[in-house]
Amino acid sequence: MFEKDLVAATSRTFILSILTEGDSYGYEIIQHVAALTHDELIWTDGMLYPVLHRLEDSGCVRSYWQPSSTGRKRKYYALTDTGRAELEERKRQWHLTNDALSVLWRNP
Amino acid sequence: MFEKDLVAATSRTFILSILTEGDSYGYEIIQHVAALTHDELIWTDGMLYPVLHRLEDSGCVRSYWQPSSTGRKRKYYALTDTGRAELEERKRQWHLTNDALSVLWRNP
DNA sequence: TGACATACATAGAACCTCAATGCATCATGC
DNA sequence: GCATGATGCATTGAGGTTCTATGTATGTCA
Repeated sequence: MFEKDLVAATSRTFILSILTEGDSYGYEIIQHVAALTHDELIWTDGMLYPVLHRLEDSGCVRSYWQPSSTGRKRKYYALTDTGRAELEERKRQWHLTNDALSVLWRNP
Repeated sequence: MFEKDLVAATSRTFILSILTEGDSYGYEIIQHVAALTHDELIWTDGMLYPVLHRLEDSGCVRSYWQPSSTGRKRKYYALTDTGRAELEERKRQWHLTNDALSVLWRNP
């Protein structure tokens, strides 16, 4: 069971990073995160969609509807320049934090 | 300016990690964190002490008063076995998250 | 004596999170 | 046809968290 604070702290970073690989939609993002963390980090709809909405509200992503190959509606999300900028800053802070913790943990 | 969510998510981890090097007190912990992050992460008293208190309440640390060499009172904090266990789990989750993000960021 | 550094504490305003629940629709098996 | 599961998106508000602002205390130095 993942610590809630780490889940919360990394959700925007994960989403923005996944979108650098290409536009994606909610259900696929959830599956992507689960795969990346070997099914340890399982996001729910109720967790993900509010974060996606806040990202959109803050101009970090934009969305559009597109039917899937089976006819089902999908809401795709695409990274914006604002989102790219936030991601760079979050990466920088993550690395800084990771470097600091690595010193404490004696990991080079 | 550090993202609040990353600060919040890493505070317990930083404190527990610093205490593996030896007992410490509030003011020194604040300085240690600032040094480790090249003065980018500057914790305030009001941020730190509630976290220390919650760590103590949850049995992760224990505290004791000890005068400093100048006579001033200091409240030292020491890691407990519970704290060591929580730290190990947090380290594991941090590494898992870091590995997942590294895949996305193409950092080997 | 005043400024500064050193030291710990706490209340509560402000903010955040996400579980629970809802609705929709396609595929599959009986 | 109906049930089930997978696939999709949405929202509210109970519950929880955070840390700013403010307080008190005390040693050093000019």
